[in-house]
Amino acid sequence: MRPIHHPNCQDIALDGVLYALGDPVRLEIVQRLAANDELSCSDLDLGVAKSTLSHHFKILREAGVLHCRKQGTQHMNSLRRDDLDAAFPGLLDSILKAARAKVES
Amino acid sequence: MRPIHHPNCQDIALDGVLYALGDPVRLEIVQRLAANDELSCSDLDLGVAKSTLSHHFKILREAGVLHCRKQGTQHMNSLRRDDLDAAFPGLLDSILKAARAKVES
DNA sequence: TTCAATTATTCGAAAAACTCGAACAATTAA
DNA sequence: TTAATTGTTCGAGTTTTTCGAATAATTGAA
Repeated sequence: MRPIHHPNCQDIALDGVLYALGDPVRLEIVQRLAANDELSCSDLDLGVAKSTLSHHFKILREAGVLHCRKQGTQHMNSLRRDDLDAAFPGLLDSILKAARAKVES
Repeated sequence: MRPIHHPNCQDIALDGVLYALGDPVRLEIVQRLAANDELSCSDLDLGVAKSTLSHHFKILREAGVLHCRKQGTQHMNSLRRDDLDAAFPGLLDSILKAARAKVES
């Protein structure tokens, strides 16, 4: 199996992050990661095919939004909070806050 | 000519805003609007066909990111700062700040 | 008024991206 | 070794993006 690619901190692009988050399924994934530290694909049931979910994780990973580590047959995903905060201070928080606000309204 | 549609404040969706901003051309448009109050399509030369630029403005407008008013043959576009701030406090500022930071680095 | 110039949208086709189910690969446990 | 679990990859169909050409709306000049 080919190694999993993650961009370096300095290669995280704003375009890519916003693009990655500009999809309802991926935004939901990020919200759940914000509340759960680590999640595998199988922890999520978002109403899309597993191949599609795999694609969404790939987009998020390659944008630098999340980190993936293999543990047995599972792929454990976590938010790259520190890296995102370093690259774009306050951005992730304001997005998560906005996402929470919408749910409440 | 059919009237130009703008979503109401309460219909501005986070998904849609992030999707709209998750494109390099559209992000550039928003950055320029942040610095210029009002701009028409012809004020911008972003290296894409004018029909494509028109499409990008439509995406931004329908996401609630900008407002468009007709003035003669021109369409003057402006950021919906107040509406965005009301819907998602701090979001636009953190995105604009992140965009500026990237340029400087 | 009529004609041309300006500005932007719409249309149709080609290219790119997304989604799905099926097939495949990697790991673990029996 | 075999089966079960977890994800990725592949191929096809659908949707979105992009472009140039054609169209529409407005203004100004003749």
